Amino acid sequence: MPVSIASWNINSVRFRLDIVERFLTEHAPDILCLQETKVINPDFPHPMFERLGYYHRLLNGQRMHHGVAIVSRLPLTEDRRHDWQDNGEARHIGARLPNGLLLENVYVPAGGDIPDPVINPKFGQKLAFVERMTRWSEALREPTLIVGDFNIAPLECDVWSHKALLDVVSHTPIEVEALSRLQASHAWVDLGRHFIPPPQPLYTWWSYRAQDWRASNRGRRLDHLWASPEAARAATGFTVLEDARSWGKPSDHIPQIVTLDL
DNA sequence: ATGGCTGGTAGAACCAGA
Repeated sequence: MPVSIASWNINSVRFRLDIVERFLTEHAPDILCLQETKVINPDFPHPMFERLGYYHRLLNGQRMHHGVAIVSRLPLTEDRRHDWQDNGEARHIGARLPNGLLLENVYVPAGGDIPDPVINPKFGQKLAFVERMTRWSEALREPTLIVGDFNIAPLECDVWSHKALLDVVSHTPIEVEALSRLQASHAWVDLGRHFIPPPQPLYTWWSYRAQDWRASNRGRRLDHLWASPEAARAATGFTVLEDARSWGKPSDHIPQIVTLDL
């Protein structure tokens, strides 16, 4: 049975409810994983999701910042949360799908401005977060999908300029190496690059600061959908919805969808 | 020309994002 799973850093689910509805109406994924919902659980905007048939929702929100959610047309079990930063922030929620597949939705910390854990503790927390994910990933024994905003663009063709971004948090060698250890720890398949291989440029985030994001095209691929090897063999399609960057009141990230025949 | 913008929250010459 085919299942489609989307991931989107929405930068406030309440402020962008209209474009979430547009996305669900036009693309109808079975499951949508949201990051940066920026809402406490009691204030989550349930009615629109209910109206569109996304009856199953798992929330891990907090005041002001961060926050993740999984909304689904398929039943979800095993509401699980990891605190991979060990500081109480709402950055993960996991579920099991009816076919047994595990789905992990993660929002890796951005890491601040300076790529030095001594001067900038946020950068150290980001690296520690990815290291804790790696310990979890090593022990994992079930087919799993891990999706979300990883806040790391690993490949040269994942950024508009490899040279210009080498010292910019999100593309520094120390982060890329940490992410590559995570990937190796479970032989994760990077589905974006499985379907759109290097050296083709592929971005999922463009800054709000450019006056014309498409013309300047200074993007980065910060958002990822990874599958464990057995789940990756079931992947049949992948969509990167660039146009959503131009929708009304856009997020600075765009949604991606993977289809699996499980 | 990578910080020029953005949302949430307070009521800031704020914080965080990346």
